Parts: sequence; C-alpha cells; structure tokens
Amino acid sequence: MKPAFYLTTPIYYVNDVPHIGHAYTTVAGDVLARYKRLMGYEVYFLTGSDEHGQKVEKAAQTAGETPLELADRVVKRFQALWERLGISSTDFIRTTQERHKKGVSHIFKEILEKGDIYLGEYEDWYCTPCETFWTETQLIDGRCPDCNRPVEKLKEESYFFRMSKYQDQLLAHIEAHPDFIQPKSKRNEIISFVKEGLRDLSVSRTTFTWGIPVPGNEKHVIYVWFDALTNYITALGYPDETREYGRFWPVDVHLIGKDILRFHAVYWPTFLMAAGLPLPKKVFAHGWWTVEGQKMSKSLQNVVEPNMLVDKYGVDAVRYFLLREVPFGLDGDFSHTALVQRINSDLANDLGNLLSRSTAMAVKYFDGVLPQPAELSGIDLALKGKTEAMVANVDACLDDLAFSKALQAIWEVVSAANKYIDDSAPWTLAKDPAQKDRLATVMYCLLEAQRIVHVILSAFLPATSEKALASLGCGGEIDKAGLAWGGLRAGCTITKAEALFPRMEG
RNA sequence: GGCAGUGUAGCUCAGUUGGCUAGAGCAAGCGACUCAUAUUCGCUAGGUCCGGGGUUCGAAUCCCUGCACUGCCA
Repeated sequence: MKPAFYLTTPIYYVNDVPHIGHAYTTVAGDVLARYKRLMGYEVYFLTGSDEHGQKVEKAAQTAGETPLELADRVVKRFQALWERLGISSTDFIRTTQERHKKGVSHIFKEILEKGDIYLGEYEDWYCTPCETFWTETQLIDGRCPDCNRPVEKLKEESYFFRMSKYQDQLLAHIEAHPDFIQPKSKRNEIISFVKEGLRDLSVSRTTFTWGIPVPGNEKHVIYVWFDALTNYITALGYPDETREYGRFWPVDVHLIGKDILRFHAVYWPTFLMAAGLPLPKKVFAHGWWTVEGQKMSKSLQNVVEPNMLVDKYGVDAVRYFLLREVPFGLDGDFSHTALVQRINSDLANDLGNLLSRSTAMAVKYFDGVLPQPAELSGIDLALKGKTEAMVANVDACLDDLAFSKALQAIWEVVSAANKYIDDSAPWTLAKDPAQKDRLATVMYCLLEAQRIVHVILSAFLPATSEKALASLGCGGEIDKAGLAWGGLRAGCTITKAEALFPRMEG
C-alpha cells in the first residue's frame, strides 16, 4: 500500500478577494502535493473556504441576499483561481457544508461534556464606530486605541474553552517536537507566548447568528476559529471512523501564513488535546509579500491580483517566481521587474534555451532519432552524477519545505548541462564522422539529464514539463522510477522544442 | 517597556562546532564559441564582514557595549 501524505492550506475567508498571498500558500501546497504523488504517496491535499461570521452576514445583508447565497457566489473566485493555477487539490471544504457543521458540533459537544468548555461571561470594552472589542489593558486613557473615541463596557454571556489547562502540555509537546512549528524563529515566538501564560478562550458569540449553533444553546454561535480550524478533520469525515480519517490524520503539514500562526500552533493543538485527538505533525508559517517594496493594502491599491499575473506571464512563470524568489518562511518582495528578470534569466535563457539547443542538435545530427550511447567518459559521468545527486538533494529540501533551495539544486543541473554542451562541443564532433559514437553519447547524456530535470520539475511547472517531456519523446505518466538515470530509450523521437518561455521586455 | 532575531560585494543572500588569499546568484565590464529564444561558456568585484572594546597564536564566526532595523508580546 502507498504511504499516506496529508497537507492543508488554510480555508480562505470567502468574502476576501483572492490575492498573491492566497496564491502563494496554495501553490506551495500544490508543489508539495505533486511531488509527494510523484514519489509514490497517496496524497490528500485540502483547501477550502471559511464562510461563517459577522462580515459575511453583513455583506450579504448589504447585497440583499442570504449569507449562503453570497458564499455560493463568491467562493467561485477562489475555485476558479485554483483551476487557473493548476492546483491539484483533492478536496475543497466549505464550512457551510453539512459534513463540516456536523463535525464541529460533535467536537464542541465532546469538549463541553468533558468540562473543558464552560459557560461564563465575556466582559470587554466595545468601540461602536470601530466595531471592535478591546481589553482593559489595550485602552489608552480609557479610550479606543484606534480612534480615541469613548468606549462602552459590554457584558456578554459566552462559552469559554479551558485553554489555560493545556499550557504545560502544549509547551512540553513543542519542546519535544523541534519540527512541530516552523520556521524556528516562529517557533521561538510561540514558545514565549505560551510561557507568558494561556488564558481561557471565548469560543462563542451571541452578537450575530451566521455560524454553527452551540449544541444545546442556540442563542450562541460557535466562535470563528473553533469553527474554521476544525475543517482539517471534518474534511476527512470526523467524527465518523472513515477510511480517510484513519488514514490521513494526523496531518503531515498545515501550510499557513505567519499572521495565523497562533491559531494553528496554540489554539488548534489545545482543542485537539481536549478532544483527545492526535496533534498535527507540522505547522509551517511562511512569510508575506510586499509589493514593489510596499506593504500590500487595499488603501494603497497595490493588491496583486493573481489572475492578472497569469494572463500576463503564464501560470508556470508565476508558480516559479513565487517559490524561487524567496526562501519559504521569510518575507519577500514582489515586483514586475524581478519577475521578468526570473523569467528571462532562469526560465528562458537557462532552462528553455537549454532544451531548445539540445533538441535542435538531436534533430540536426540524428534526424530526431535518439542514438544509442557508447561508454560514458569522465564528463558524461560527472553530469550523470550531478543529476543523481540533485534528485536526492531536492528530496531533502522538500522535506524541509525549502522550495527555493530545491529549485536552486535543479538549476545547478541546468547550468551543468549548458556547460557540458560547451565543453563537449557537439558541433565540432559532428564535423568528424569518426566521432559519431562520441556525439551520440553526448546527445544521450544531455537529453537524459534534462528528462530527469523535467520529471522532477513536473511538481513545480506541470505545463512546462509536459511540453518538454513530449519533445524528449517520453510524454505520458511519470513516476518515481522516472527519476533514475537511463530512462530515455534509444530510438525514440526527439522533436525541436518550441521556446518554453519567450523572453519578455523588461 | 519585556523577549527573540537581523545588520557580509550595487541588489538578494550563503557562510557547520572560531583557522588556508571572505563565497554564490543577479546586475555591470571584458573575452570565447555558434548548437540555441543575441542565447551559452570563461574571466573580472579589491566588500571598514554595522561602530567600539575584549578573549585567542588566530574571529564575519565567541564575550561585552553602542547604533540601526525587524518580529512577537505587553
């Protein structure tokens, strides 16, 4: 039986307009999912939408429709984008689905009966114009810290989750599992946050109704994070003992943005502890994108719209840029010039031109019929060795979610292949009939190295790899065995590749 | 204010437990080739490794201190 691999993106707030940040997490997840499938895993790749809460309720009211009608309408923006970006998710969960509501009610009830959720009173200061609650300590001179207007004290009945009870247990878990929270800098932040002490958490609201009702007390709606986080198990069928749940939980990795780390590294694990369920193996918080050096914000009107990027540059170029430009876990800057730079330098000049010049020679010197290689010489073996080392290296990098490093490792082979051409000078060999065997060997090694490069690149650049492999005469299904040297068969047809990535005006 | 981290070539960054002339990619300059999307290959960088002090035979790498920036918390 295949080994299992489960990974998730956050469920995105349905009312948000999809931007580069959403695309980033999801593309990263897709690369990992495709790579694990290539390596022979049965992959469950979950994404979805968070559809409850006051904002959706209000937006629907404004638009004159029901919250569900609104959600049905706008969720398509995400689904359509994932389609365009080639996202190979296996499931898309919506928090308004029956399977989800059922699971959330169940886990809430379970923790309630255990006594770790209790009814209490929530007392805070409310700024009506800002529609925001503030704690006593957040106030500045007794006024709203945002707008400096007076605030009023609001008391509200609320259910609380006994998070304080799990402080030590959580801390022990984090310390016993160094890779549980990544990257390390974020792990440190969470450790110090937990050490400062966990307070019980309000997990219900009575100020709006668009949500999942608290079991046995319909005045209350379950708080957004309790609702949303639970999607990671309800999608698998929890609380039923489904095949998926048994096979895929606990999750291998939750991919998230750094802004929601606390919810995933503190709230969610303690919810699971209370419910007696296993904890995620890894939570990885990636960085944020600035745009042309500036923070992305609606007011600056510099929000990068992924569909526009795909229109302008193509899917694979966007996927490549997102994962290559910045180490996963750090913040990065998006700019059109940087993207064009990557396209021209890495994709067009290095990768695309390599395939172009190689296949052109195969056609020119051997009529496009791949010749049988003779015995490999020193430089051939060096290229083969580098290619094989790259495959192992990429695997190690992706284990650490080091997408950028993985791509760099692949590009080392691309560079080595370009250099190999110059060193072996096939055009000189072609002039001497006595060198026919040598030329055949060079062509074989050159194309074989690229075949392997494109097999592994199929996780990152699916459309590009498909084209490249087709011109190498080995289209169709690919698997782990395709990463071994020697997959190209003599006699197969090589066709001159079209430019994989046209150069762009900068 | 508390805690954590960062500060290395024009830009983005690597630099294991301190040790040969401090590295890579991109950009820039020069040269070579011609199979290729004028693409590729080779060569070229004299950068106070933030400042100051200290430990050491020897520090970008350890300690102290100052400055700047970032993140988390309050």
